[in-house]
Amino acid sequence: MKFADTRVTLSPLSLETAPHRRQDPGANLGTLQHVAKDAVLYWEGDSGGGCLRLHDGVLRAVRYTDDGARQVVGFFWPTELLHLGKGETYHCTIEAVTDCQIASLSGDGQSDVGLHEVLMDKAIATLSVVGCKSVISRVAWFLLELSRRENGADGTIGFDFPRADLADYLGTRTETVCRMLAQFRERGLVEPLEPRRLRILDALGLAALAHDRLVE
Amino acid sequence: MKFADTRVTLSPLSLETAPHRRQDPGANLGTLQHVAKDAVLYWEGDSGGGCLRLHDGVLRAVRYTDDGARQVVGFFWPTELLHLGKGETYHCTIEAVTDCQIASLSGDGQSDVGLHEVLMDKAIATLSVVGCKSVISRVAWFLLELSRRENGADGTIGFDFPRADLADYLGTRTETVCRMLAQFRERGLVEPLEPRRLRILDALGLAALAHDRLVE
DNA sequence: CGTCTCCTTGAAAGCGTTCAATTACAGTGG
DNA sequence: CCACTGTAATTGAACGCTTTCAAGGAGACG
Repeated sequence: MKFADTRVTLSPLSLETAPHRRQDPGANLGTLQHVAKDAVLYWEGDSGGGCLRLHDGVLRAVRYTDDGARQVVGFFWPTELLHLGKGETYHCTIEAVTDCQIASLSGDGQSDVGLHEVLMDKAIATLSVVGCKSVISRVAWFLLELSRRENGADGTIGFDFPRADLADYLGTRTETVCRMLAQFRERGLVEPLEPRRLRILDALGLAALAHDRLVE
Repeated sequence: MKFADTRVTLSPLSLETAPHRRQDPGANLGTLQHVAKDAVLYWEGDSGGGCLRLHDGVLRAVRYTDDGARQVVGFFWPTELLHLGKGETYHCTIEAVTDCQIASLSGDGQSDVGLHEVLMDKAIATLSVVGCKSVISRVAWFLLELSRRENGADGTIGFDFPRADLADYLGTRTETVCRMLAQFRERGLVEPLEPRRLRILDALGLAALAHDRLVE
């Protein structure tokens, strides 16, 4: 029971399932490490540095407000880097959405794009979505985001995280996400396969919705 | 008429009122420059670098979406620095909300916090606000933000920008901002002085509202 | 004094939330 | 193998907030 109520601060339990917590990343160069679902890699306020490379799984960058609300700032997908200079501090908590495989890279990687820049981009992208009006356009936008990431697959897209993550990310509630997905299904835009997997049937229709140009 | 419709891309006119546009900041070390209201300092995609210091006025960092919507990512207040390394690119358009006095600092200022980090912080802060539910709590939060910035004054706070900026920043509409301010007045939380200046009478009451703990 | 912009207020409609109940599914132990 | 249990996902119905469209005021400036 990691997230009894997703709008409540993280339970202490998750601490014990966080193998990376306060370890020296330099100690294990290049070796793949397994990080359990819901584990915390870094807490907001932790200091760097080092460079992690996400091989498999999904991470989320989140910010908890004092009154327990959670805001998902963005997700990290396989092949993405988390590179923070020594002495710099994390401005978000980094958690594993799913079980992950992560490598600690050795070189300080001066050539890499820094985590600050990456996070800023993700935050602004999220902001542009959450800032726009209708929830339906946000969900449509997110499905298209996912589909761009799953190119080469069998045309289906899978999201390995619960509806609550999606809701916190898009600034809405789980029930509303369900309703939007159901609406897409009724309109013939998507074909649900499993609860966390679907096939996009009409990408253009979704794109139209994503831009708030409602198509009746 | 710079912003006939605030949800439309910037008119070309603003280009001509942007003295800093594509200038070499190193050319004028430390000298104060005047930047006109609604001028654009940098466009999204421009490359740095240099370091600006805002002496007077307010700047906004904005992102325009392809369908003309605008998202205000954050504001810059006097004494804040905009420092971007050479070769790095701006991820937001930086515009003057009011007439501004700005200095171009010489040293590359390695000790300064980079613009990426500053913008990330602002973006996440904005996201945390826009991501939470009620508009009334966002407006309350923003007034408290402003009041923390105007310490030492006569207890009044002024915002030199139109309601439209506030609305785009908080993810709502100008009419709603008006209604929220009117509500604050009716509840005795604030005392309006001018359209863009007011006095906070009950900071604790505002804080309660900002946390969505409604007080009847 | 007209015009323009900004701000304010009204009324109605729409959309998303909220609360509640139901279903589905995986894990566990009998 | 099957109930039991807890979590995740879905659907329904009513409420309430915010938007939308519209009109009216308040200054600034020519």
